[in-house]
Amino acid sequence: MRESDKDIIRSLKIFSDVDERLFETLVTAAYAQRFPAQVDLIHEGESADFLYIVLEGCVELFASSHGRETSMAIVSPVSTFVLAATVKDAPYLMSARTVDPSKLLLIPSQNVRDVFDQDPAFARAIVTELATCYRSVVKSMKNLKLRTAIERVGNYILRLHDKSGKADIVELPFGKRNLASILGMTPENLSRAFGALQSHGILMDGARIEIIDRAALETVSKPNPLIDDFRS
Amino acid sequence: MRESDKDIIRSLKIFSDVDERLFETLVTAAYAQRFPAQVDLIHEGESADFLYIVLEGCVELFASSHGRETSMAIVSPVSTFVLAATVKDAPYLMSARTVDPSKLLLIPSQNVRDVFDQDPAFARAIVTELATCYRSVVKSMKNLKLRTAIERVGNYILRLHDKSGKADIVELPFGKRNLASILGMTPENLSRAFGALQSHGILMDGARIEIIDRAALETVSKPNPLIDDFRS
DNA sequence: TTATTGCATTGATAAAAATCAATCATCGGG
DNA sequence: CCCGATGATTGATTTTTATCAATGCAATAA
Repeated sequence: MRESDKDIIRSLKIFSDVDERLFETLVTAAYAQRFPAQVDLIHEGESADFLYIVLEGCVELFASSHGRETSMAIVSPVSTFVLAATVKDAPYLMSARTVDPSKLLLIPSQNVRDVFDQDPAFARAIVTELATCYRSVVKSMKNLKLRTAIERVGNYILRLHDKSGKADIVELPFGKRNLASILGMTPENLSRAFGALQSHGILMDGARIEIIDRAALETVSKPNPLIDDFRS
Repeated sequence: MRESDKDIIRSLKIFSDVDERLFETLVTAAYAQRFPAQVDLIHEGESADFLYIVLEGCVELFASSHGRETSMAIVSPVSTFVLAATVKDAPYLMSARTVDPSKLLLIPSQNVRDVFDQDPAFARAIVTELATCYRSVVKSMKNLKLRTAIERVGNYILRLHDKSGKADIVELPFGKRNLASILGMTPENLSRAFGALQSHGILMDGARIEIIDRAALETVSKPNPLIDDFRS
């Protein structure tokens, strides 16, 4: 582990208040590694040997059953994944692969559990991170169960618009195939949804979306902070 | 708080290893209360003043948006709900109401957070419980995204069969209306799914289901431990 | 440049699920 | 005992979504 990496890790919210000595044990056991795009990292069912933290790039969490596959989430910096499996020492419920070239931090699960028990600040950081993950899945589930495909797409665009600081033009951060799966629909249907939304305040141009009339987009999407707000 | 209640609470896994003095502060601040069936307990968007623990009965977690409503989960003894909101001191993402007459323990969120910071055993218990909740939502989401309506119903029956110790006849633990919403379909569709499954190893009789040919039911349901296993 | 490849789009069709409407139980109260 | 309410079922229909098939389009490598 390079010193520069160590400093970056130390500055992460999850480690910032950890006792110096315990931080050393974590960092010594951990390693930061770069991966190309589209590399399989873990497979559901495997035992949770490591906790992962995305430092750069982004990672897709997905799941399969009897030949079907679906994206569950895209993890971007700086967030963890497979934290629950690490905490419980249980098998992963999701597989993971890089979307873009990525830099990840891998910490052996046993060390995470050890330091959790010894350092209240770390325990607090871990439980907060896990609570954030939980709430994020709950929101995804509400999104899926309470909304139609078009509403999901509309709200996704609204969120992009918010994150961009209400720029006139926003860009999809990853391919439409992935996005469709995240939003619980087929690529064909996503395409049609984008098409349909063009009469409701947007203009599509490949991966770029011009927001022409946000109010119209909101009317059709019915945004709800208890589903869409990426804070809280 | 009655002494008998206190003993019951002390025996819960979440409290069993907590320091005696801190347990006292938690229990003093908490109160156990009985509620009739179909009583609203909390509403999404409210601030998380209490952590809830279901001691008896059962509670439905549900969510709404623009006039639609869906069940997210049924919580039965002994489990918590709204733990993530408590940890983060954030608004509830789900509403809750009793299904059956229920006995609940309410602990002020502030006390939960305080004791979390002071007692590693409690911290460990809380994070494990939260990890269990997280994994449970992930499994629900996989269930929804990877399976058809009939498969979801089939696997639900298989799980009931497992929990009953493979009894010949299993009984639905709550109304079909609730079940339909949990499984992400309309009551009408649930009815038809039950009907369709009768040619695949089951026999319906109101809320009772006779399991005639489990293998046939499995063939059509394609169970998957990483979705259905209620342990892990 | 031109193939090649992978993704995105579009149209036609099929399947799945929701909705609407009516009927049928079941259960508790008068 | 019947009555009314609630929930479940069934059938007909519409809507939504997925699937299948064909085409287009852009990036890449020969």
